[in-house]
Amino acid sequence: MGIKNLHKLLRKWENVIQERNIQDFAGKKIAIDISILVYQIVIAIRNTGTDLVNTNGDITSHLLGIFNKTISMLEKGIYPVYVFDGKPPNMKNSILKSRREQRKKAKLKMKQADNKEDKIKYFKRSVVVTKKQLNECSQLIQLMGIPVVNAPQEADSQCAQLAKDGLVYGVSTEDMDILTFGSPRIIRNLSSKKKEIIQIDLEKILKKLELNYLQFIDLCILLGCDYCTTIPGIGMKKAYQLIKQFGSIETFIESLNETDIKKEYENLNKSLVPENYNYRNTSNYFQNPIVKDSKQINLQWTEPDYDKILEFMVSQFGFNKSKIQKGIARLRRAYNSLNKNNKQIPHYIC
DNA sequence: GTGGTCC
DNA sequence: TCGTCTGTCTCAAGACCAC
DNA sequence: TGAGACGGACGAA
Repeated sequence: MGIKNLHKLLRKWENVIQERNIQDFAGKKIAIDISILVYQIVIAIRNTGTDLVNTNGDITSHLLGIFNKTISMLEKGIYPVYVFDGKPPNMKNSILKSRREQRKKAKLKMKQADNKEDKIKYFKRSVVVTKKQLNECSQLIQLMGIPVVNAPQEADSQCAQLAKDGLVYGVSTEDMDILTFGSPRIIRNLSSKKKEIIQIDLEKILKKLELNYLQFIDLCILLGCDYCTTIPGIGMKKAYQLIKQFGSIETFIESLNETDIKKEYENLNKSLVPENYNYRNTSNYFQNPIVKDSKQINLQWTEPDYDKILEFMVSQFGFNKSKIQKGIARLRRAYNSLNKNNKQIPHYIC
């Protein structure tokens, strides 16, 4: 879900949101939240109204998608790192619960739908990516020689940590809260063919908006994030204005005790701070999420195990042999080309 | 370039 | 009237290949 | 699921 309206707010400053070409990322290491990617792939394939299913009745859409996508990234010279979710933090419980309910509703509506269009619409909304499917993706990715990081909690914050510690150049995601977690860089629409690729640097945001990192976190909390409720009557304009005026949510709320300011803001917009407004915990979570220490992580891109990929995809999951062989040939070329370039630049910058 | 197909 | 917030609606979300 | 477009609501100037 990310940060509400952050993208919209940032558009008001020039050069904060930068347009990029895919070639700009050649030779760069990019962290990717796998679950978002898999969701996108499975939903897109559901356009036709069905999943890809093998003779055992197992869904295989995710594997085909990850296989193709990984090859195409390597062909473009990108070194992907796939990050898997662990156990979600308690702070996210309410959001996860509402998502589950939404899916349940969608499933029901799908059954009740009386035309094909509605059926597909709700079919897509009721997508669930299972642990088993993610494990299968992990196996395939590792056979392809791509590093995998298993986050203790959220993949988001783990991706941000990898970027913060310089293990990757940036994070490819649509989720703006990667910046709130302190990633120096977000790359949006990296694998989109229709939308422009954009890059947003945290440092540029702080400089242009004249905020420090803690103030930026407070701004994101005011705008609205996954972990905290919002204050009614405060949208993107007032959120930025308040942080500039008071410096922090803390100071703003304390100032509300001073009668003149309290009066001013109550008269202005009737905004009242919610009773259980846990902005402190939220800020703390953005600053110190539970992540794996980068010192324990050794990212290595190794030669794919071509035979095992063939065995995995064809024998185990029933994919068409010649199609997979074609993919493997592309993979081999991409790997060799990356390997060659990599040798020329022994200490290339991530 | 587009629509059908991938399993 | 203007600015701002908010709710509602809509759309599209992969990759390859044959034609 | 999200993000953009759009119109309505509401207070300020």
